[in-house]
Formats: sequence, C-alpha cells, structure tokens
Amino acid sequence: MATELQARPMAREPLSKDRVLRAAVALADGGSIESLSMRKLAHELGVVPMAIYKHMANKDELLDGMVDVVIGEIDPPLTGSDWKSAVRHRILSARRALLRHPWASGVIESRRTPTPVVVEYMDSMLGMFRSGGFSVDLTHHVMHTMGSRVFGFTQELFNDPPDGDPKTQATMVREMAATYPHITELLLAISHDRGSVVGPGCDDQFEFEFALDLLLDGIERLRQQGGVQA
Amino acid sequence: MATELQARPMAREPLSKDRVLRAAVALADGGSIESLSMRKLAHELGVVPMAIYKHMANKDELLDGMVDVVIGEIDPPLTGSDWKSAVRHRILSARRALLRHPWASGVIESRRTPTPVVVEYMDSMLGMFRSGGFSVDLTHHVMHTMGSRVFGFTQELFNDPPDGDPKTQATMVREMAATYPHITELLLAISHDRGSVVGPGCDDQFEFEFALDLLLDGIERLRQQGGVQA
DNA sequence: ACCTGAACACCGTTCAAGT
DNA sequence: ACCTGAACACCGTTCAAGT
Repeated sequence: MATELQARPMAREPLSKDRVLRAAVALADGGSIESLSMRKLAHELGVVPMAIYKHMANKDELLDGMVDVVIGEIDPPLTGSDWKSAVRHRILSARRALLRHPWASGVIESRRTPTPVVVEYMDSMLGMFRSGGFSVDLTHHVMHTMGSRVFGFTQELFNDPPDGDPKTQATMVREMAATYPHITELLLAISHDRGSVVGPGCDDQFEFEFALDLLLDGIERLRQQGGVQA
Repeated sequence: MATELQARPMAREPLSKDRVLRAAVALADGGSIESLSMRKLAHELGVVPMAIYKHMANKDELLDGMVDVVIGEIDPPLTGSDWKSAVRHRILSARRALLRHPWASGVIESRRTPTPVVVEYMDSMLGMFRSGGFSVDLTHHVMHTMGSRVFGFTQELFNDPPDGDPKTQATMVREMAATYPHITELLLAISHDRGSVVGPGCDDQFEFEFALDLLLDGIERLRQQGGVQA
C-alpha cells in the first residue's frame, strides 16, 4: 500500500524553468505582484520552496524570466510601412501585452539590468527609427523621449477609484472646489462627458494614444528638419 | 547612581512626527529605499520600533510623509511669465528636488492615493495651464502627456553602469555588434562624444530637457490651434 | 549524490504583560 | 494609563542533516 502511494510520482509533472515561469505569471495575473512569493509559488506548484531554486538562481531571475514572457507576447515589427505607423503599431501591441499583465510595468521598472530579450526588443525598436531615416543621435534622443512608452506604458501617477454614494460625493465636490479649484473643474468636466457625478476616471487608452501621437508628430518634425540642432 | 543614569531623559529629544520624517529622509538619502525599515529607523532614532507607531499609523504613512517633504522642496510657481517658461521652471525645480532624493521617484510611483500636499501640487500645475489659456479638456490631456514629468522624473528604464577594463570592453563591443547592431552603433556614438570606449552613459539632464521641450513645443502648438480636435 | 526540513536573518505589526 | 518586549505571520535564502 505504501508502495502504491509512492509509486505515482509521474502524477506530478517534473518541474522545469518553463513550468515555474508559467505558474509565476499566472499567480501574478491572478493577484497582484505582492501575492507572488517564492513560498506561495512553490505551494502553487505543489513543491517545497527550495525545489524552485533548482531552476532559478533567485527571485530576481524569476522576475527577469517573467518580463521575458511578457515581452515575448509583443508583435514583431511591421514591415513595408513608414516608420511612424510601424513604431505606433508596435508600441500599441506592447501596451496590449502590458494590459494583460498589469504587474509587468512595475516589474520592468524595477529591473536593474535588462535581459537579452529586453535588449533585443530595444535594439529592434532602435532599428525601426534608423531605417526610417533617423540619425544615430536623433534616434538616441528620441528613445529617451519615448521612455517607458516604448514598452507600452507610462507612469500612471495615481489611480484613485472614486466611491461612495452620489450624495456624499456632491458635498465632497463642494469641499474640494474650495481647496483644489482646478482639479475639481477638471473632474467635473470629465464626469459631464460620461454623465456621472464623479466619473470612473480617465480614458487611459485615449490618453496614451494622445500623448503617443503628440510625441510621434513632434519627432517626425525633427526628422524632417534633419536633427536636433535645426 | 541608578537614579543618575535614569535622570537624563532630556538627553534624547522627544520623538515627533517631524523628527521621524527627517530621520527617515536622511536614512533613505544615505542608502537606498531598501535600507529604510521601521526597525532600522527606530534604531537610528535610538528608540524601540513600536515607539514610531505613536507618531505614524504605519509604514505607508511614513512614506507619504517623506514624499511630502520632497514636494515641499519644489519652488513655488513663477508669476508674471508665460505659461511655457513657468511650467518649465517648475518642472526643472521638481527635478532638482528629485535628484537630491534619488529614492523619491520610486516612492511617488508606489503610492496608491495622493496626499493633500501632492494634490495641491497638481492643482497648482493645472492652474498654470489654465491661466496660460488652455481649455479644461486640453489641460487634462496635456497633464496625461506630461505624466511623471510634472514631478521632475521619467522612468529611466535601465541604468547600466558599464565597467571592466578597456580591453575586455573592446571584445564585448565586437560581440554585441553582431547581436545588437543598433544598440552598439548608438553606444559607440555616445562614447565618441565623450572620448571613451564605452562612456559613462547618457547625459540625463540633457535628455530630460530635450523631451520636455519637445513636449512643451507640441503642447504650445495645440494651444494655438485651440484644442484637440483641430 | 540528491533532496529537503529546519534554521537564519530579516520584515511590518499586534498584543498582552509589566510598570 | 502608559510603554515595550515578546510574539505573530510572513519574507528570501543558506545549510546541514537525512536518505
């Protein structure tokens, strides 16, 4: 009987780097990044914490691998179109990947040195500008200007979920108007567009594309002028 | 004797919210944000960890307070100048504050709901656009476009400190050129400007202002056109 | 040789016991 | 009533003991 019970180690698929990564991504997708600990991940995989360290040197390597998974979901560059729409499509594809994995932007930010996968992504992004006729110098500045947008995100400074019933919200608005007149004015304008007292916040996709296009237009103008100094 | 020893509680200045905050900022300035723990902070102040909780509800409140200290160091808005230079000066002042406290950008990012001090800062920034002739709508989009730049920082995606002697660097460059042609090209161009094989990285201040001015120019253009739809 | 439980050195925070 | 040491519920990771 004891033999019977122990004779089924086939039941648990052997651990592998890939299986660890998939479980980690799923765990982070399901909760937040704070819910991802080596111990919980091990538990999820049905192994002892130390078993993970057979496939990952440490937690940093795990996080790097998770970033690589997300970067791997970004569409390859379009070919046969102008630089602007090619870059635009790629960045919006990156954004879709990031939205599927809300924890990813924070983890990307936190990495100190990029993985080869990330470096490859940036190299190909640089290549899109270069083959669009940008000088090396301008390409450099332009990448700095895009910042984290090349990965499909910008620092959303504060995501305040407004709650409470309409009545208390109305008095809150009145109080706020005295202290923060411009913010109140803006909040009311947004809400009016949506027909609610205090709306569900901004249309992030619209704002992302608004800023992206403003940048792309400005960048195209620089390209036509032939560089920075003009 | 024992009375003597215990009779000098005056020696240690009584704890206060302000003193806790100053110690926390100093501790974070000295090391990294990771070196800031409630326990270490208590040790630094010469008190038992729990003593801090008399003045701070928890660590989040501590971090909020630290952000407020940094925001408090930003110059008030210029008066009597056009919107563009007023905004530009304010943002560059914010940047100087952030550079004095390298941990601050990360902490600002991590906050879920802004403190009154932060909201006040954003309100006054909105006010600068409004009195510059921007519509409420355009002000809204423009703030999204600026993103974390209104606080004087952008996500520096990777700060790679290149090290090693020139010889190994030279072979590294050769290997890299095969895999990452565009990055290598760019690195060499930067290094050439500085007269080193692999330079000490980018001129962050230049890049920040380059992007800032590109944005401000694009934004001014929108303002002249009278809004988004034009 | 391999695997893993216990241990180490930390966290933020609660809570009850002592003064 | 006030203060605080011990304890709780976690971490990531090391290490030695057991098979």
